[in-house]
Amino acid sequence: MPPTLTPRQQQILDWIAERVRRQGSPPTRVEISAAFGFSSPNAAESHLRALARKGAIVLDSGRARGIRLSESGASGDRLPLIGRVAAGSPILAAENVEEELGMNGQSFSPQAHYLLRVRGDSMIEAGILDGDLLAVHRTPEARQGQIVVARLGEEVTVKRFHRRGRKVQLRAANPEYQTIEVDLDRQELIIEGLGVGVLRRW
Amino acid sequence: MPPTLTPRQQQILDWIAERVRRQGSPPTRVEISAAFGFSSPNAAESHLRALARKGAIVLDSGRARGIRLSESGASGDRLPLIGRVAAGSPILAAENVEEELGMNGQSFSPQAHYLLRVRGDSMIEAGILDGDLLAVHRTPEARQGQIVVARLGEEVTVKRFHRRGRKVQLRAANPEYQTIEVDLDRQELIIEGLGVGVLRRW
DNA sequence: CCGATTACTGTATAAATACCCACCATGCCT
DNA sequence: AGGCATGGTGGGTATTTATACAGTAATCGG
Repeated sequence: MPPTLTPRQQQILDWIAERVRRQGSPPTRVEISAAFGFSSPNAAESHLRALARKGAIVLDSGRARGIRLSESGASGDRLPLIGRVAAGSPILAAENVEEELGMNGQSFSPQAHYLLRVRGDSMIEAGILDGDLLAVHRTPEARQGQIVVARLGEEVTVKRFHRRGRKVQLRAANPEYQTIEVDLDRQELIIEGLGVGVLRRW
Repeated sequence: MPPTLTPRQQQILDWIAERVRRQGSPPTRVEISAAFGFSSPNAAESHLRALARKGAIVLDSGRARGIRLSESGASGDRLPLIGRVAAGSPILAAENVEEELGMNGQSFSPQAHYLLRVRGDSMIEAGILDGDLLAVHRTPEARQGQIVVARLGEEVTVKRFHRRGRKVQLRAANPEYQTIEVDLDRQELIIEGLGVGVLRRW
């Protein structure tokens, strides 16, 4: 669970959410200050930082009105879209979420928990193109030949999974790419999830 | 009724609406220009003025990202899945709807109105496999090279659209398939819609 | 008593952003 | 032939906005 917000922080978060609902765009620091009577925009700034640190919002740095609500409630019919996964962070960390797509994870089976943007054409023969969104079911279990999201060190990759004893092969679906061999006794391999579908937007 | 928007204006409005829904904040002139390939932010500015003049949006002058959508068009969050299209029936006829998928058409841009199950591998080089679901935006207008849902007589097909004068080519994305040539003076060709994305479920 | 966190005031600045001007080409209406 | 909307390029400027830095004061756990 996220750290609890202070009453003041909750109040500010509520106000921002209300603003977004009513005006369609998030407020600036100056607008927040005006609404709460702060005489310095820095008061708003530090509240925003606190809210971002606690995961209640995401700040897009350098952008005017770059405040996104982390959409804590009302999930179920929205899937987070994961773009680039920052080194060392859990996949679903707020910083990795680019946007939320209005679709139900239950449209896939097993259920999709998130969408991952695929980079490169290593899976082209499986009909997965550069930029496609892979629907992922969160599970550490994979069977032969399934498409998995795997983490090797700081890299997150999408490949076909093949296992023989303590050796795992991660195979691309493109003859130009080499199969990655992993010895489980020497390297750590984390299966983040299973590909359960593809979404492409033009 | 507000004055009708030109296709270009509608396209831009759709994109803005989509942006707001997905990112939570409206775009800047520069972002619009980047998305549409304008080399001057003024192109976006004048489109916004046109949209504002026609009442499609409201511009808050002097504010960063001060674009508000007048018409909040709360469309449904379910898309019909069209399987086989019965001869002679309109695509969206109830008899053609296999199921309703819990996803928002606004996840695509322009908006998707329905999903069509693609049969065969004629579009395999565009990454569309047998059984994939094509997200379709309903419109009779297509431009060179776009993927369209076309109706020729009783057949509904998915192909790339190319036009030269009164002749239209419907090209497969698979060398094993022949291009279909249509002379608009001799045969009727109906463009049912535009492919705006792909959904694959494993 | 110390450090950390909260909750602000006040000032400053670089970058993001809205918005102005001049101009061009096309098509449509009268 | 002329006016007007559309759909642009190219460049410029004033304003908005995010965000850094320097403080003050209060609260809380150890």
